[in-house]
Amino acid sequence: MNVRLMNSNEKIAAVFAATLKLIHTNGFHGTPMSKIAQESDVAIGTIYHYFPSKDDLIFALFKHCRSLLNDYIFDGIKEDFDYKASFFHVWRNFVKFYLENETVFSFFDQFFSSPYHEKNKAEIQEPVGGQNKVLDFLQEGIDRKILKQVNVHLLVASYIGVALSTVHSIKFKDLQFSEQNMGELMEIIWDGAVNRNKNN
Amino acid sequence: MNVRLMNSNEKIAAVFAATLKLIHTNGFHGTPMSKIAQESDVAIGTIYHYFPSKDDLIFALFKHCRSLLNDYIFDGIKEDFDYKASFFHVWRNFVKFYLENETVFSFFDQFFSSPYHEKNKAEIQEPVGGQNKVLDFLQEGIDRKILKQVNVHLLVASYIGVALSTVHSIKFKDLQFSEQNMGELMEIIWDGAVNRNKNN
DNA sequence: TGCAACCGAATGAACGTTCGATTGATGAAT
DNA sequence: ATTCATCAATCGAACGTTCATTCGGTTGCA
Repeated sequence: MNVRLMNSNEKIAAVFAATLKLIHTNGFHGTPMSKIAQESDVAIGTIYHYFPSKDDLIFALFKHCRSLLNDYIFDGIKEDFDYKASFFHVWRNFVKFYLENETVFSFFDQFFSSPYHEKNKAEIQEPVGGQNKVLDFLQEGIDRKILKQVNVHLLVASYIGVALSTVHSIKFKDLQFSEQNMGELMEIIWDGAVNRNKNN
Repeated sequence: MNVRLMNSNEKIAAVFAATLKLIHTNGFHGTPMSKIAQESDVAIGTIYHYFPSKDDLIFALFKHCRSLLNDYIFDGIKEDFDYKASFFHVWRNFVKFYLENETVFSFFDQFFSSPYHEKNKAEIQEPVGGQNKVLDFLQEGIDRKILKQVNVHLLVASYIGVALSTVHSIKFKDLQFSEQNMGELMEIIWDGAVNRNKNN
């Protein structure tokens, strides 16, 4: 009937976009396949052609968003950055990514807090989006004696934890994304993470 | 028919307990009223006698858990604690509470990441369970020049954010709840929060 | 006797998924 | 160059299930 307006990739992209949008506004709950089909202009049957089940769709969407995040946060690091500059750069990108992609933030937030996530844990491998590269990066800081000589997971928890709660605070209007606030937050994290027995 | 085995309070408590347990294992999704009735041994009709809708039940449960948390984290502060000792004590209690009440942690996690939370934001007032008292406590540290002279919300984000991601890491086996780890985490947070222009 | 507490089968809406039919691109056969 | 066969891509009405909620009736205290 219709001239084909989208190719397969565009259809999948439309489904992803619609799912993110709906989950952001209505939650995991209020996002039935029927509404995804409606919002994306892709027939239900077609969605099931690409994704065997709703769970498969959610899972594929998760992987898609994770690679978006991974690509984003380590982008733009200059060769001449010292460790501290990179430390700031990555953290800032992390916050920026979530602020620029609110729907992805909502999705991750709900995905990781649902028992869903635990069931597919084996397949996910990376605990939280982008954390493995972050983990390696922080481990490097430990090895170079720049950061505190502790279990790297303690530093990951601080680094990521503050970023996530910062995004939450901004989202819920307790905080503004301003240069001053970000600068002060970076100081808080850096002062906490840095090895105080060394000069830096 | 049955001799009454529970009074009203016990029934409500049983419903709360069942709901927490089910949400913890099956998520918001897989927790229908029918299963709550089954698990709690309270008839569906009776649940609806006390809570007009499922949303009302969830909301009441949230308020209940929030006051549990509030009562817990500031408990046991001795008069002779200095600010730093209290800072550690409250943070530690925060983590301990969530570790001892895994179902509550799961519930809060899902509650706050669902758009549910946003819809009832006005009624909730306190942004995250127990944060207002935490906020006041951190503000006190700022006023006394012990903590960095910044917007208190930056410190709240750090304090709470690290605690939450720590619990997550422990829950997902990346981290152990050991004295050493908690001590090192406290050092990270304290070094980050403290006013470096003063002695402490 | 009155009324709140209690019960669970019944209801209707909403959901995930299926399936038989249709379309359009590709390439082999004529 | 045209026909035809094939098959992946597409579609959405229909199906069976599950859910939140209702309601008419029962129980037991005051």
